[in-house]
Amino acid sequence: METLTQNAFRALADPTRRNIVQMLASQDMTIGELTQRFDMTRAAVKKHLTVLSDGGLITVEARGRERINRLEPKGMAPVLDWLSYFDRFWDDRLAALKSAVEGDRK
Amino acid sequence: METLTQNAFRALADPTRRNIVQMLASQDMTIGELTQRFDMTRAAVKKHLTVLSDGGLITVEARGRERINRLEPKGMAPVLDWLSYFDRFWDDRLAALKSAVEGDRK
DNA sequence: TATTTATGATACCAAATGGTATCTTATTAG
DNA sequence: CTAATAAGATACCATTTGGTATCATAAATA
Repeated sequence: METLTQNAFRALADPTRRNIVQMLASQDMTIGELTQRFDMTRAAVKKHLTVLSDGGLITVEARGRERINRLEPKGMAPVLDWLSYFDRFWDDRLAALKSAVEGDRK
Repeated sequence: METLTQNAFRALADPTRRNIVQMLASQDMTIGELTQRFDMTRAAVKKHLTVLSDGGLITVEARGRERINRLEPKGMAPVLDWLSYFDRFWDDRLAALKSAVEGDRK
């Protein structure tokens, strides 16, 4: 079994999947609705959704015969956590803010 | 040709490469030094370094017959930028702080 | 009930990926 | 100059990945 961190990073590695994430950020969608917006089959979109689900980035809610796919904010936590460990390298400014937040939480 | 964003996300998708990034965060290293710390051949490590370089996450400086690999902070910008677009989903608290920063910059 | 409609599941395929082994090149050390 | 050392390049291999086509199932509708 893979870790959530690995599955989340893997999920974000594909441009189609990042696109799906962006689309789901504006509104929840069924597979059918997503497929309309891509030049690929429903089966291909379904596979991408499975990878996103494995990464914990989306959740699926059954509604009648439809499945509503929605963004799962908590799923991004492992990615943000991993990246924040390097804030001092990636972006000093953001690092300062983050440490300020950590302080607030105590 | 792929975009920097795509290459950066792809580079981070592999656990060995994220490991390399963590190692290079503590100190610059040659391929030989990195290879000692992994259970794989130098050629395999070299391939990972090429992917990291394509993603703009590391730079290589020739020194004699050695090549010093070091972390390139700027390379993470496309990833952070893409993620920050979704701050309001991933982490409302962080989003608030970020927007405060954006305000400061004006 | 019969038939659409929305989705899931599976088998299959080409290309990309992560790895090895091997050979070459360039620099440092005896 | 000759060895040894550090690294690059390439061919090759098994597995994964992103896609299709096809078939099965469940729910809404005529």
